[in-house]
Amino acid sequence: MLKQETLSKNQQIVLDYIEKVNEPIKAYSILHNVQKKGIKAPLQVYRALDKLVEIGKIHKIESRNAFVACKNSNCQISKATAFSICEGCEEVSEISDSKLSKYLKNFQDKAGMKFNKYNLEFFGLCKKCSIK
Amino acid sequence: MLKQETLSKNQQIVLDYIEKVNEPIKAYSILHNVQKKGIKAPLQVYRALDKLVEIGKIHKIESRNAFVACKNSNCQISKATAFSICEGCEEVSEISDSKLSKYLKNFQDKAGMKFNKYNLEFFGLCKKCSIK
DNA sequence: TACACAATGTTATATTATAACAATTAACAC
DNA sequence: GTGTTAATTGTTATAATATAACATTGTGTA
Repeated sequence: MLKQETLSKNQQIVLDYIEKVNEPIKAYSILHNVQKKGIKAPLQVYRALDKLVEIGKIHKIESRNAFVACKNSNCQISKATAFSICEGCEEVSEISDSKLSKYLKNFQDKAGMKFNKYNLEFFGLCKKCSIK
Repeated sequence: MLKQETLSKNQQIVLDYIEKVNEPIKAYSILHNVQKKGIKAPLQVYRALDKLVEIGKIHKIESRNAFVACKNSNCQISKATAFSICEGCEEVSEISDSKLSKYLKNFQDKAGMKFNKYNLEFFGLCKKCSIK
């Protein structure tokens, strides 16, 4: 079978919601908010999330167990992700910096292990929160 | 009170075990293995883990919900962590690369947000697993 | 001693995620 | 269209990870 071109029903419902809220959101929060669309069980959400992460439409913020839509329209497969996270207001932004991504993509560890994926999370205080 | 110099009883028990196994280990696995030492409840483990992470004795591998002892003896506070993770055998190594850490410590995002901490996880296949 | 704070012990519960299995749907070869 | 295969769905139950709340005990120091 050819690679899937279109999203399935549940995948589309979950993606639509994540894109609408436009900030990291947790799986069970997604579940509560898409029940009116007919999604009833956690697994239906988690299965859609797995696929959406796999094809790069969304990313998982590992330190927060939350999911966010990918902003880089060209990021078809989520192999290289970087985020800034404000520890005050929990605002998360995807970092899109070609020098950084180039540097990390080419990084070689001392054992010569070849990497095909990375995830980087920066923590700090955003401008608003650093004034408070 | 002055800053704590020594670990408390539970903190020491948990740290001893994590250092002994010498690979990432999950909280409930720690619990099972230290019950003979008198630790009975998840919270006792999680409280010790929180403190040990805070003072940099251990790190959390976010993508695996696992904890590992810090190998950098000078890493008093865990503000800057990088790991390589083999997706085949799940072997995890802490990366200690001064160029990488310098680069990331000084990274400034476009919004000018100042970071005080980061965590980087690389994924790939280790030598053994890439042969298979 | 008395104070403040860190750490402990304990029960219960919240949150995040997957197992197992049956049924249905979609893409493709023929 | 028919048969085949894989993807997706639906459903119930349960596993795995983590925290809330509150009472108690220990430790350093004024």
